[in-house]
Amino acid sequence: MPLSHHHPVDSSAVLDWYDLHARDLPWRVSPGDRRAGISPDPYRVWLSEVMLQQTTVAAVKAYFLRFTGLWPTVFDLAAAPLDAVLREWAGLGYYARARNLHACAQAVVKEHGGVFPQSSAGLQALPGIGAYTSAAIAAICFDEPIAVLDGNLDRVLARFYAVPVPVREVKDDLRAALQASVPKRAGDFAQAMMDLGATICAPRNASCLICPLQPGCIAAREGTPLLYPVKPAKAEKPVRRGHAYVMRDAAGDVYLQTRPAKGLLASMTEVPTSPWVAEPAEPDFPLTAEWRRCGSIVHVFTHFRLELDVWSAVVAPEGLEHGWWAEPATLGREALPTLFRKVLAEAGLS
DNA sequence: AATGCGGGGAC
DNA sequence: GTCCCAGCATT
Repeated sequence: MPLSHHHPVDSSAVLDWYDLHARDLPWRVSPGDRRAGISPDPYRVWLSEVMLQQTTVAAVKAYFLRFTGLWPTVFDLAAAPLDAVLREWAGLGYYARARNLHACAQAVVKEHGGVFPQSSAGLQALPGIGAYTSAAIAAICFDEPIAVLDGNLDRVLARFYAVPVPVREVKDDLRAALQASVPKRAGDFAQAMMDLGATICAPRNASCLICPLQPGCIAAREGTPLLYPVKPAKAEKPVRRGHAYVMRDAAGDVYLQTRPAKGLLASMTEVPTSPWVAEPAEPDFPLTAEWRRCGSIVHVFTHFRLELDVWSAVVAPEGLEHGWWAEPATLGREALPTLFRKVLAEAGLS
């Protein structure tokens, strides 16, 4: 029983609600300005959408303002060194996004004269732009009438249609149902639905009494919105353990190096560590020195939990080939993921 | 269709 | 502690 055969979303009610209650966001053109003919800057919309992939609005705001201050146009970003982009991205997570962001900016400049493609299909051919992001940019910037389906919409539609199975099993049906609901103001509709999902139809709180979609919502009628979306069984998160080695020279500088170009935290900055393994193992110090155990830190990744013992020592700077020595005062400008900022903090730095 | 890939805000 | 967030690339 395809959901596309069900009733569409009442886009007029959603847009009326959005005209009154749209969130004020740094990358957004308000519905009033949009009606007055002001269009969003595709560069800023693209940058915000990439940052917002699996990342909350609250976490993105400061990064967005920092990036647009440093690089106001796609030309500026394309001309920036990749390592500068990685430094600024440090702490935001999913670092492949930063590499794809830089590659995308260069592709837009070199292959499109600095002008973003104006269709979702054209946008999706660019690095780091997938089904969601291409649709979002095309709708928001160019009012392309396309379904913009993100995690918020998965939840809103799962409730609206009372979908009894995990969303991934009916994704195409949800997209078709949403596609049939897209009005002329496609960009405002997309943003309205996401605002609604972020405020009224939230994961752990559904304010059905003030929801513009309430009249057609099956879960609201049943009084059971929080039963949806149905969650697939989640796998247990394994633990890995290891040791981190904070080396300082006689001047107090810290030894840093670059992680491999592929895999977890690719190309980011780190301090040396042991392998991360399931069973506890003795430290394999990179140099002979008087090592002192500072403590331990815990960091949770998407697919495992990491526990590192943190060691520090003053060493003679010899036999270390790949890295560099950084003054503690400059650590804030290194491309250090949060994991290694925790390690350095445990060693009394930063 | 599954999996790898971060970090933090909100509860 | 748990949940999940304006997902994408790869296999």
